[in-house]
Amino acid sequence: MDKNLEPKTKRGMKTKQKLLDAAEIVFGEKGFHQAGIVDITQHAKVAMGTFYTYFESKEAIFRDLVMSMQRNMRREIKKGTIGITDRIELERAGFKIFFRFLQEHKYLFRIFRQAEFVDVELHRSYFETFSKGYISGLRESMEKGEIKTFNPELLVYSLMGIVDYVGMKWVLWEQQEISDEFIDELISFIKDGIGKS
Amino acid sequence: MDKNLEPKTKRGMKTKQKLLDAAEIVFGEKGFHQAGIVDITQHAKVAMGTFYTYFESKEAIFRDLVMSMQRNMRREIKKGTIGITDRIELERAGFKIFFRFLQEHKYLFRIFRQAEFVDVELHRSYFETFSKGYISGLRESMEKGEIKTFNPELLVYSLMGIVDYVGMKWVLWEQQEISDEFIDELISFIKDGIGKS
Amino acid sequence: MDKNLEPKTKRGMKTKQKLLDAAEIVFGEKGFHQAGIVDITQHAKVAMGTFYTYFESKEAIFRDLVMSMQRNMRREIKKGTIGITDRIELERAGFKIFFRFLQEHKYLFRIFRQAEFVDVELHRSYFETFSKGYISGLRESMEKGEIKTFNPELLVYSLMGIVDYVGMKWVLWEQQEISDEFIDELISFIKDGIGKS
Amino acid sequence: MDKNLEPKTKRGMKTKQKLLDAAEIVFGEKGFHQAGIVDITQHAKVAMGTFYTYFESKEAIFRDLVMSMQRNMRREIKKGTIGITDRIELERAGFKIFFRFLQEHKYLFRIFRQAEFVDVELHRSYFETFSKGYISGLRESMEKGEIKTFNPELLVYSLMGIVDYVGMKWVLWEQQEISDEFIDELISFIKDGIGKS
DNA sequence: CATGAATGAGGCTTCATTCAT
DNA sequence: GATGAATGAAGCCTCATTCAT
Repeated sequence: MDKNLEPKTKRGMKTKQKLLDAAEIVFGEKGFHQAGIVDITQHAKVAMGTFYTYFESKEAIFRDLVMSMQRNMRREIKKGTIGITDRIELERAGFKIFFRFLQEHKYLFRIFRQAEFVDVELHRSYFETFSKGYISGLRESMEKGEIKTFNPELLVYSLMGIVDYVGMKWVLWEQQEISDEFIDELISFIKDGIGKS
Repeated sequence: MDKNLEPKTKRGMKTKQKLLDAAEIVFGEKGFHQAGIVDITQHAKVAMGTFYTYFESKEAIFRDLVMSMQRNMRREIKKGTIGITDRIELERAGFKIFFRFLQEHKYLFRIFRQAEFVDVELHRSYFETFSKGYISGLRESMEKGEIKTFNPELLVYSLMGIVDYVGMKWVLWEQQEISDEFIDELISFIKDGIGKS
Repeated sequence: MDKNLEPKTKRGMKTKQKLLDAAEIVFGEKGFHQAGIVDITQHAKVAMGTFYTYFESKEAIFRDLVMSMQRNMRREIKKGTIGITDRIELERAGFKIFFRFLQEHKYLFRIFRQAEFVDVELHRSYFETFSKGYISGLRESMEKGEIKTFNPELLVYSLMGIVDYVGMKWVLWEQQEISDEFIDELISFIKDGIGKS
Repeated sequence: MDKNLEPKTKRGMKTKQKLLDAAEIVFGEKGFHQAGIVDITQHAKVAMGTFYTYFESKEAIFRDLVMSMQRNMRREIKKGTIGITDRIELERAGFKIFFRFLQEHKYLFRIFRQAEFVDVELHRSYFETFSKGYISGLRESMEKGEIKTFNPELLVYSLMGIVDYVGMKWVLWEQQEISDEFIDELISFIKDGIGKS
């Protein structure tokens, strides 16, 4: 019964993308449960029925959205940190790209946060997947003696918490442009915290 | 025209509290939107209609709950940090009380985070109220030269992010007892980050 | 199982009357279905439970109310038309008393009209009881040759319709004092309609 | 933000009409407050949810119904009295059409009367709108000397009262066919009342 | 592929009535 | 008698999903 919902034509691909873009905004603004399929289709300027041509359910588009945002975000970070080896500089560059991405997708974290109340598995797996690579990177740096030795998992969750909350406050609420200086200040705190004197 | 929903008898007060306690568990376990009024009343072992003797709506009990948890939490922290003057020790003590409180109210953060999708204003005001006192405390410590000079707001949101994420991971997911050593490790990272060398 | 709800003490009688008075206003203002028992008890300044000491149900108090207003109204008319024999003068006097009564009980007809949607039998029987005496009076006048010969039932319903609508418009809506001249104008129309030239 | 509830297809228009027709019967038989949405949809042989595709609420369909019946009724009267100039004949023709319409829409008045307990404004404005044209017609006739000079508003409310009560008694209760002779008798009373000798 | 009407389970809320104090 | 808390059936409405065009 698994209908194939992958669009076969270029027109179909565009429609699907329109729906995903709309979902990002609508879920971000109203929240998953407050958002209706009609909100999404109206925003995407397609008929209600069209939604089910591309997605099996409301949960399905949410999952698709989370995963695609996650993918894009990680791609950006990867792309932007190529060639950097110093740990602190890696963090700095990562943070900068991160916040740049966030400015364009200001609902990113709000959507991720929702996952906790939509699909617990998705939510946890997002964090665990993401943290895994991060942790091993940090562990390596610790082994190389670049940074102090800590419980790396504790460190990663702390860093993720920082980014989430800072993003919430300054990008989502204050709608501020995040300057490089701002990130530098944040990094200086982290640097002292984890770096070797 | 808002009917008076304050209980007038001792029996009424007990029932209202039963409902609040039930709501904490039910909202924490199922999430605000998945939770039904019946879930709450069944858990509290009262009839469905009784709910509306004390609360105007599902939103109303949620707000009441958030605000009362917030009040209790702050009371605990205040009580437990009396007499401590050293900033780092203040943070350490605060963190310990915090996490102890969290263990007893496992769903505390889960409920706070939900507020974002139930009542945006409540959510924001919760953070802004909480951070206000925190910020002025930190600013004082900076002025006294106890800790480095940072943007104190940035610091507070970072710390709140850390606590939230660490709580989510270890209290909610791992269901671990948070040991004093664990907190000490967390504090050591923060100490290096903010403390003077 | 017919509990005896008749008050036995003077205090009880007063409470029951307070409830009836409150019901007249509340049913009149909000309508039977919009009105709640609490509206009535609050208006009467008694506790909710007290209501059921005197009335079996919401329908019951409504019926009591309709019947008692009806009784009072007819008593007034009877009292005020004693000794009048001329048909037209009888109508004139009746109308005057009627509208005087209406000024003091401006929701009278609104309450009677509601009966149609609360208790059809009550509603019909009210009209049929009331019209019966009226009809026989008119028939007599016709036989005596005082007024033209008409279908007396048709006449009575017409007259009741007039009183109801005029009362609705000028007493209830316009909240006007009904002057004797006003009634005289109305009667002059009726007189020409039914009287002999 | 009010969603567009106007049907966009022919099928939609038919469904909406089915609902209105059903509502006329159901509201007429059970009364607004006793009638449930399910009663209406079952009668219309559509699913419950369909109701909300076309109407915002129970109140909304009631209002729609009242206004559409009113419109139709006035259209009929207008159509049927074209070319008649004599006032009494105008009234006679009007009454005949009126009662004919009433026979086909037995619940017409029952529904109009309910408006008082559903939407007071609607009720009042219905009468005021209707009476306005009627009044100016009568005033003209008075000026032309066709009928006696009265307070025309008083006259109109009297006439409306007559029609309402007579309709209630003979059409709704007795379920009688209203004969032309019956109307003639009614008119003869009115004629003597308002006509010049 | 696209459209929008139709469906009905599910949930919140009201409120007449009962009951314990 | 009086009080007000407790009860739960009933009803309105929402909205994700399906279906006919």
